[in-house]
Amino acid sequence: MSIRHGLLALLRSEPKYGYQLRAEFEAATGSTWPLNIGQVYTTLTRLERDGLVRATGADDEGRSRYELTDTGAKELGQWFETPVARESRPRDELVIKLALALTVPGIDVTAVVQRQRSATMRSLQELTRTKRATDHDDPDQAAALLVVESMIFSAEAEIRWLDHCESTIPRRTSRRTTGAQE
Amino acid sequence: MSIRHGLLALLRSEPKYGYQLRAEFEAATGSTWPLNIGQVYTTLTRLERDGLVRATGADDEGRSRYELTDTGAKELGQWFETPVARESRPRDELVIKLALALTVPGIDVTAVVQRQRSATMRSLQELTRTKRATDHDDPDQAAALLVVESMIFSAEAEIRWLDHCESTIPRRTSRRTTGAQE
DNA sequence: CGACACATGTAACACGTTACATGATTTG
DNA sequence: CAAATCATGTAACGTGTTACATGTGTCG
Repeated sequence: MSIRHGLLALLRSEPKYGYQLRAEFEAATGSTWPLNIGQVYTTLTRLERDGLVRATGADDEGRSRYELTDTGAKELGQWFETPVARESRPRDELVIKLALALTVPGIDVTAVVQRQRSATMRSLQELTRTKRATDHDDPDQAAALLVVESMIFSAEAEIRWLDHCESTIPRRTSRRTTGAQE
Repeated sequence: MSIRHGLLALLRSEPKYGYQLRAEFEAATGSTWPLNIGQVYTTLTRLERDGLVRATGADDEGRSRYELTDTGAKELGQWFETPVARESRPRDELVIKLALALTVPGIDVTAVVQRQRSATMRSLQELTRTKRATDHDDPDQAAALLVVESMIFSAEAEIRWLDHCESTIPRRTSRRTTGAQE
């Protein structure tokens, strides 16, 4: 539901049209999660269907804009007021992969961990480069900067977790791998 | 795609049936992400359609089991070999929320951050309780323990990020909020 | 017997993704 | 003029979620 609410948020100040919404969304997130233009339109259609936005006809240049309805404004307010619950987050593929690597017999868990660690380290370096390339004093880049920083924090946490896995796994699987072969 | 591959992984050792797959999936992840039984069947159907699994007829008690095909085994191998890329992960709703709170005028970003921080702190305590309740020496709980620990690492990272946001935001928004009121 | 867990399946719907079609405008 | 960009939309498909229907077995 991130995109639904994201579009609502961008419509808060004034009516906007499709391309503009995509541009502003990507500017805010620093193009970290590119937003397909097709989805902007389908989402706008669904938001209109649900009574959260309303088409305001075309502007001077013939672009069709949408504005928040009262219901939409209320919904947006609730979004900002309500914290994101941990249970509502999508399944983490990496965590599931490692949990199952540990569960099903005959998988070289350590190898999986090490490959992931290398990949995440590379991502982390790339993220650091992106952060350095961001102007820390430009208010227009403030949001994008926060996004990069969040990715950095979470990549660092992932590496810490992977290290923790690597150090505790050999002990835990000893009983299973002894006597079983790939 | 986590569930698709998760089911493939569980089928690696021997043919299994729907309810069994759900039970083992939830055991592996410590019921962190409950798996709807309906989805097990739809996913199995789709996996069969794609040639990754094959129905092996009913077992002694009449339960219909599925087994990996060669294609499925190959696909599973690739899953374990390939690290999870950062770009392939779903959009993080919290990050988008804060980025947009900072972008659109008139939102009290600090309040959003503080509410989220409280909620995440509570989750963290709950997670710690769950971890304490887990037997650290039981191999059957090893995977579930790793899952809880990953949630803890990521909740901690989230709090660190939120603190970082709170300390840097006032500076960044000063130009915008001055003169604008909610 | 009645309630409950086990077991399989289907139908409807949500969101997200991609590809395609179409036209206007801008720019080299 | 041709190509690229802007702009709107649609169609088809994927996974994931929920609710429902149906039947079997078990236990109090």
